[in-house]
Amino acid sequence: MVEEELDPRKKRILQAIIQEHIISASPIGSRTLAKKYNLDVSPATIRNEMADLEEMGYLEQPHTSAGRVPSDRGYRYYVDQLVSREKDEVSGVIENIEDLYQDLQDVQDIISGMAKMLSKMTHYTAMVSEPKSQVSRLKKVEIMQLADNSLLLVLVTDTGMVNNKIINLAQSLSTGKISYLNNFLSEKLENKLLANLDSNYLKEIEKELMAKLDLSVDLFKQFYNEFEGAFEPGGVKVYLGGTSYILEQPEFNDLEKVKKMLKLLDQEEMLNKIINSISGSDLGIKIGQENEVEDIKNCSLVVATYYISNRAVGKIGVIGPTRMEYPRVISSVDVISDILGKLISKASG
Amino acid sequence: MVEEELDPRKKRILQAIIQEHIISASPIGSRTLAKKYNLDVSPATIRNEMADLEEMGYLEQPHTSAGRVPSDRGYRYYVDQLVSREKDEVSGVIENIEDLYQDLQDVQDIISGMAKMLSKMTHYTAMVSEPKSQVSRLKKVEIMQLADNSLLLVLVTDTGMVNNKIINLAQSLSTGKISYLNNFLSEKLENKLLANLDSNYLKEIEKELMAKLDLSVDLFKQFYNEFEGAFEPGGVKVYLGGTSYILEQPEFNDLEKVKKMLKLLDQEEMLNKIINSISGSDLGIKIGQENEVEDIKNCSLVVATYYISNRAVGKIGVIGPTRMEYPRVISSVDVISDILGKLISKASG
DNA sequence: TGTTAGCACTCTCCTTAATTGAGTGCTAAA
DNA sequence: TTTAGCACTCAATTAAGGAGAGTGCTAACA
Repeated sequence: MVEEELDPRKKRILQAIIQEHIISASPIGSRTLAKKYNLDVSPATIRNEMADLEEMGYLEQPHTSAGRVPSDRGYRYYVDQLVSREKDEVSGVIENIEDLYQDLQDVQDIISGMAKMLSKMTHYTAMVSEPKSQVSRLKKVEIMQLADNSLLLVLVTDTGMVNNKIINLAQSLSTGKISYLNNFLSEKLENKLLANLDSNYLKEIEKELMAKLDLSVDLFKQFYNEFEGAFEPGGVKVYLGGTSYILEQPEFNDLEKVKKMLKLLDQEEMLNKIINSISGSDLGIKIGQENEVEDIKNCSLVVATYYISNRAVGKIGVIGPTRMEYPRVISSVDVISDILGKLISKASG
Repeated sequence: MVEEELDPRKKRILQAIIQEHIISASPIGSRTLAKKYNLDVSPATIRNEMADLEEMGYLEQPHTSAGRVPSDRGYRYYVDQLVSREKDEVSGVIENIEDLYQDLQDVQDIISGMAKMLSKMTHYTAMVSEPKSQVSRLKKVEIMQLADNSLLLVLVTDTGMVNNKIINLAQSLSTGKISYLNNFLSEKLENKLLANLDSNYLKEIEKELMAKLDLSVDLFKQFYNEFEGAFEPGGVKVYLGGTSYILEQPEFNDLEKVKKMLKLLDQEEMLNKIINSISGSDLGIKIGQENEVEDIKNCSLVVATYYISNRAVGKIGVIGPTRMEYPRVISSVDVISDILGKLISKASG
């Protein structure tokens, strides 16, 4: 679908309709448009233009005698051509936010804090995915003894994610063996990219370890499972903020729709799929039908990638109705993704 | 309010009305009652009895020409006198559940798993509070070095809660000092009741430590804050399961009500207040107006206490409309609270 | 005295019809 | 190319008219 160039008046009218619709959530007629925006033409002229825009696919008419509503394509044009992507709008508050969350040390706290913040700023539901383990390095691995036959395995990545598992053993382990194990694991695992710590590598280590240390096969298998499970490649945790904001949108006046949406937001795999459906680029937008997930084909998604020491580690974004306040949302997501990266970098040293 | 003794027929009628209302969610008339339940009396008689029951406060009439609906007091009588508290109903699945969740090691996973399970069983929203720190003992405290000037503080309680904090220091700490610190903290803190590790005690330790070790005041202050913050006495985390189930209840057909409810469930302090409003006893029920929190005065709460090695450490319960399937909910909560305690006990060794 | 049949009455809910009003498309004139 | 005028359309709101479920009361009955 090639983006045609619209003549200036059509642009102005399209923009006005979208802006007005974003505010009012209802179809926009030629009269209202002529009155509220100084377009210097009569309603009749606007009607003709609107008919053209509809034919081109930028507008839709709910029924014959209603005003026009932007189509997904209309929003797309709006977002691509008519919205300036300046951070000005919200930049005033940036320093404030950064200061406010300065003392949050826990990566999880930071993430959920930013999710809440973003949802508060935009009044839509926000979602943030945890830093991906695949691009993280294992900074620290340590086992400590809790009781005779229970250990605690602690894993820390350089993105600040701390993971711990209690391991209950069938046999007990001497202090010496534990300390040997710690040294061994440190040497073998620390500072490695987690992506490289795959089954093959772990199997190798297992062999080596078995040769040197008199451990039961079971024990290592348990470790092995814990370790594999600790950072699962498929599903990263996704944090939500402001779930109840969807209820404020008139497009969710229907209980059935709300139910569907809330069910969706309850499923972590879905959230993963959704937030990762926006690939590569720093800030991506999916509008309505552009979404692959069936249940959000009447929603729009604005998602940015956030970085920790120049690695793209996670996504942060907003989901709302296609009739979304794109300019405000875009700059908010942009700004908050920056801050999120900075805060985590700072916290994880 | 003294519980009067109702004559058998009134009991039967009250029970029938409540049961029918729980199914149909609408006012129950004398005719339906006579038809569906073999009461061996005519609708007219039932009408007289219903008028009596209304006068006594067990029933209410939405409007003159409608059937009767149970009042909070009616439900209270029902729960106290007419529901047998056998675990039979669901006991069939117990072993299954226990087995199913056998391999969950993480206390958090167990808790959220049980919240989901309970909500699935009852079709209402479930809530579970984390094990209280106040009655837990600190099993393990350890500091490990992550980088030059960042440490990881790990705290483990005997209820299986693992808490970790990354601490970024202004100065760096030698390995020797860290190991000294570890020994010192182990000795001073481990196996102590967390309730006893209050500000006073921590201040004392601070003094002692300062005397022995050449550390900056700042450093200990940081520790101190982390430590105090790690287990906060006021607000324990509350896990939710099946939030979207409230949408299936006809009493939440009103969007405003749904919004209020969801906003409520978003606030952790509120959840704390709610779940802890049911005191002491093993299984407590609050019906409608009995609740203190304003926004849930049209809801009922069924909450049980769960135990880890005979200490009451947390609560698990269900929130739904006053028109709740009490018998099923009561036994479900009962059973799941048992299992929850067992699973955590097992996992935390 | 408790139970029941009969009946008038009440109130909600649903359906149908009428009205309103915003908005369009078309035509013809400027 | 733009605009005024006008007939037409369709959703949304309001009004009115049953239909139905249920009650309370009265009077008869066992």
